[in-house]
Amino acid sequence: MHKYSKQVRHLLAVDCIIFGFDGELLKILLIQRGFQPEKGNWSLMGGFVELNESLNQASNRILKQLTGLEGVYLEQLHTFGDTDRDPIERTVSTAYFALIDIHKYETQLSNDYHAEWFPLKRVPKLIFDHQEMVEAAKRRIRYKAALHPILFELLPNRFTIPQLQTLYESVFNTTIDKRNFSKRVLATGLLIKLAEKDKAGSKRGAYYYQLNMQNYYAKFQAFLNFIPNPDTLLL
Amino acid sequence: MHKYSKQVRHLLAVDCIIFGFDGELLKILLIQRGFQPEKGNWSLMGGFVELNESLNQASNRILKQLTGLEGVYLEQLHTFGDTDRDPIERTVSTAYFALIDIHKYETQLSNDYHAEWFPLKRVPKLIFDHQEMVEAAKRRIRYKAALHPILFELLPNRFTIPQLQTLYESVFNTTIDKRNFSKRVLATGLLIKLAEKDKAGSKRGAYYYQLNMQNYYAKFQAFLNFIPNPDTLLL
DNA sequence: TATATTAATTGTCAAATAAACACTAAAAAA
DNA sequence: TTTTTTAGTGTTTATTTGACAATTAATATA
Repeated sequence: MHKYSKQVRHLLAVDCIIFGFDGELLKILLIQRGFQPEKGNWSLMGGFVELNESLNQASNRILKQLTGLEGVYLEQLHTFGDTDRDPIERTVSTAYFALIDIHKYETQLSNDYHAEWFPLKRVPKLIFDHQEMVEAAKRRIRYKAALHPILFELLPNRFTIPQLQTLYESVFNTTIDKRNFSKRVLATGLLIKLAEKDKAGSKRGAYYYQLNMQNYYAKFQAFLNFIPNPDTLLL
Repeated sequence: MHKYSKQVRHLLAVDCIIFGFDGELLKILLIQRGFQPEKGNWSLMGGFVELNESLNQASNRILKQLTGLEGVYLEQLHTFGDTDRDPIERTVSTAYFALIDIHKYETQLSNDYHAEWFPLKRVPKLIFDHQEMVEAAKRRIRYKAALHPILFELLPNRFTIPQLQTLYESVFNTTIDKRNFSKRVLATGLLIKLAEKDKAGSKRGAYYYQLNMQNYYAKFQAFLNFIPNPDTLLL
């Protein structure tokens, strides 16, 4: 059968907003762009979509290139299609955001791409419309995390409740009463208490927990509401 | 400066899921495709993205072509990028969903495109991956409407509370206690009661309301929660 | 060894919210 | 005048949320 021969073809890219949590702050991984235009300036990790590659494949490829990681949380965010967003040539870019365990990230790859983690509050000036993409990703991660347990994807397999609370407080830039927080979190049935304690964070040590994966998948879509008064979240 | 001359170019399309409410059922507008492949089969309204046209412009153009409407609620849903989704040639498509007042829709345009409204429960077999797009749009409209007052976009300027309730019940396929419903809806401060009544729907007649646009924009992002126990909504 | 320090862990009560529930009112039709 | 139909409204109970502080475990220090 005929091809759509009369139609215009476009450049298609994917860009990844990669989130990580270092125990204190929510951060994103940025690279220094290695080619013109804007060579040397801070940028999201991205790349062009190839001919026989789906968007999901492309985003996973880009993510692996920079982090060495596969099979992590990666979700399509939005497609940015303004005609002038890339000054060289019209390029449509689909942004994805990834949530990774920052400790699994392979540090040596940073060097290849001159990559660096930046706290969300200290993101440098970015190329093109990447600033806008980051803003959209921030809104989305907050929106989604207010309702669904995605933030666990940022933690290692075993984590403590104080760690989890610090994560929520960092993402929502708020403080939460620890009695109410642990009550809510434990009431979800998402956590399994382990026998061992984490001794690094305090003298007393805090018990490790891990996700009950069964319940996690079952309840992922339920509205969980860990955040007090989540009334004015922006989508 | 140089172009990205070594990169592959792709076909880019937009497809629109157009929702309307006839007072009883939530429906979508489908067309019979006018060209090969799949000529004559049911399809979403769509089209290729042109060279100097943003995605938003393209989706607005497509929407206007079929409905005659401009300035209506139109939101990017998701970009579908599997390599084999169009059997003729690899095409990436960004799906948008629109919420329109079904009465403002210009009926004569139906004829040009052999368009027809289908209740969501009776959507015919669709071409390509349009079925998947419709499913995603259904999930999204429910998810968003459970938290934000988007469903007003489906109603005329003036509407009654029973009409509004029917709409919610139709979208969520549930029944809601009318005392609780009207209490909640009125408590938002989103509605202005008018002096006139709608006499079409009942003997007694129901008062018309219209949106308080000030409050509507101000509270759009707040979680409103008209739906009892919205616990298992799927994103 | 005793004491001090630090962070983890846990429960109650009050307030706000949500859910269940049924009668009266208005208007047209019979 | 009566019947029919749908609109409109208030109270009570149950559930959920939010505010609040003392105790415990372990290490560090005196």
